[in-house]
Amino acid sequence: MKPVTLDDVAMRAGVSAKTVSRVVNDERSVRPQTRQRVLRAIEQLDYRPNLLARGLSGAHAYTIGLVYDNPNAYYIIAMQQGALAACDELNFNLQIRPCNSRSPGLAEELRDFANRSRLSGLVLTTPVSERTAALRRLAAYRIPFVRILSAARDPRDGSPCVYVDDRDAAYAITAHLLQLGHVRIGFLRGGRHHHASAERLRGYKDALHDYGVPWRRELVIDGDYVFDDGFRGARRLLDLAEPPTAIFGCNDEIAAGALAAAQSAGLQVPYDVSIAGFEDSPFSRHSWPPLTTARQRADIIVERATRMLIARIGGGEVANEGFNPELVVRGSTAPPRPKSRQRRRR
Amino acid sequence: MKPVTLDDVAMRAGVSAKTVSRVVNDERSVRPQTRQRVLRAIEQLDYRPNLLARGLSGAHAYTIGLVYDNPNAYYIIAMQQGALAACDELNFNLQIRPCNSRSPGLAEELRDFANRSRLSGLVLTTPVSERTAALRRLAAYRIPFVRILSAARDPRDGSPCVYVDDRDAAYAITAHLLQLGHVRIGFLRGGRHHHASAERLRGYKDALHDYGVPWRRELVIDGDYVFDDGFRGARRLLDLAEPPTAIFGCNDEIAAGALAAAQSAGLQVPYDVSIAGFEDSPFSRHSWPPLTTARQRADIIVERATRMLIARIGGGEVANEGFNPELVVRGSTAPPRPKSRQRRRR
DNA sequence: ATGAAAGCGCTAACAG
DNA sequence: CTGTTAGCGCTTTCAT
Repeated sequence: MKPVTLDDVAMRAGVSAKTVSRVVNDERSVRPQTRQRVLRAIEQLDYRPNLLARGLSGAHAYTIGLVYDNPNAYYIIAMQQGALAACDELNFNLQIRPCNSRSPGLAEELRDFANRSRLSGLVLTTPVSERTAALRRLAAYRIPFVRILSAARDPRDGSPCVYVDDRDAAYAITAHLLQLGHVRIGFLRGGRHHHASAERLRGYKDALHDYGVPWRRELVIDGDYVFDDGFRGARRLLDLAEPPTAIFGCNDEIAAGALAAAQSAGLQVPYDVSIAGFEDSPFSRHSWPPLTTARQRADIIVERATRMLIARIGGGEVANEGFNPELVVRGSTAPPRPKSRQRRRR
Repeated sequence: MKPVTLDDVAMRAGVSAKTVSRVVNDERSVRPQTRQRVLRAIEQLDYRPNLLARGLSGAHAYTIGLVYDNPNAYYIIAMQQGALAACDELNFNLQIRPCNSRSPGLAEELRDFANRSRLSGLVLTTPVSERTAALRRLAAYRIPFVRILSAARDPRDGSPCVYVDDRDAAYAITAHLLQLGHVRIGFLRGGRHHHASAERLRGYKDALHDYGVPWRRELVIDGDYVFDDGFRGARRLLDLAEPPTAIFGCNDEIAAGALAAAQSAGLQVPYDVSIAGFEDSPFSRHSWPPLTTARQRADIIVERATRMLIARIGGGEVANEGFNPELVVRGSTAPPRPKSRQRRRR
């Protein structure tokens, strides 16, 4: 009825509890023979360690916290999957933690979250990972964490991280559009409090610059990472006296909104206007036409960060690691129509 | 540096640890005056209970497990939100648990999951909640749980649940299409191991029957709850000698696939063909045209189930509760074209 | 209404 | 290599 305990196993195997603990935790200082005996007892009794007890007495609870502030369901699920994959393999538990990255008490909130369950450490995703003041406090509380952030290269600031080169990917998308022959390319920017938004804008501008196309203020529209802002932003672009022939949305949801705006205006994508997104979320595959985008494996990125965190807790030194989203060309982008055949919005 | 403990508070307030514990757990056998003193000490010291310790010594860990087997990111996030809302308010913790509902060892897997962290109980979502044999075993292990299931009415089988009337909602959608004048209505069925699929099919058939329209086998197509099956299924329907004028997808993802299929075939929705989904996921709002669907508040449903579970753990009696998804009419459905003006697929 | 003692199941820090 | 002794921070007895 009652779960089997370590003592039960110890008794059965004729050893001390500590020895069983050693076997369970895979410490090497156990004679193979003894280990076998214990292993057998564990199997026979179908013993499962009680994680609470282990966490209470040990230095940490073999549990990592995944912290996010993101409205994008696919993104969150992908991150959770990555974290779970790493945790399952390394025998850690996962606690999820949605939060408001702009809350003034962020650091204390996270500290409490970590302390209440004696978490081993936190994986901080964007944009939580970008609140530097809060992170400093968090570090002062001695809470281990690994950040995931948007940067072109290793920040080497002494704090472990996984960095994703959004600028480069945005450059690739913009270059793709330029190579197709587009010159007027609209940019629907994502939320200001995501550093990724700035990085992606930088990639866009850099590409334009390299191709000798001056960037125009009226083609860059502010907004958030939501469908409606994509819709509205695209409407504004398409209403311009000289509308862009291509639109780059800062993520797939924005791009989906832009796609809807184009379609609602009676335009055909990609013939009348090309649209590109960013992220490779199901959105991009599940629209018609499917969206050209930048593939960003949030699951793999978070899995990597989780492994880094766990390695770090184990006392290992771990090097930061970079990821590059890759361009995925799909049906929503094509060369612009020749001027003569340009079709007006209805 | 080190988190404040109950003993620290006790010392500060000049009472015993047990008294502090009483205050924290809101037991009434404490003199108001003493309680105030303790409360003040807690505040001054910024005390946060250690959940591990509490869970280890108490009967359960004030943690509920949310169990699901679902590929739909929006749905999962909505469920997590609901569970988190209830947990936050009632001071419980949440553990998430994706699993394979068809695994033979499901009951034991869940038992171990519960025991390892001394979970207070489990919220079982569909289709896990429909594996009756496994649930019987789980009950025998004395793991408390609340099920969420697809049923037209309270099963009254002694096991607490929240039930959702999918049949009724599917009936409403089908009736809506019939009222618009559609007679040939295609049905894209979802996965066989979801009871909801059968319920929704039943609603479809019941509505047809009530409107005096015989159901036709060739208009009902099997598939899973994924975009691609929606796309393929819709293609098959549209390729029929006499294609349907409306298509009802068993969820929004299927419907989004159908929408893409229609568009890829050069058809205009809703003028050439109407499409309806089920679930009111962002998919349905973020497509063009937006999808007519049945609003299903997974967050509220799961929040309710979580509250029921917690109440039950506290020893309360709780009545089962039913939910009815409601019809949401949007741009993807309209009356069929008059025969004469019917447009052929390109 | 409050407190003292005895654990919950495990691991840390030492012995041997 | 293995065992012993103390706790981890809280809640449960059971007293008072």
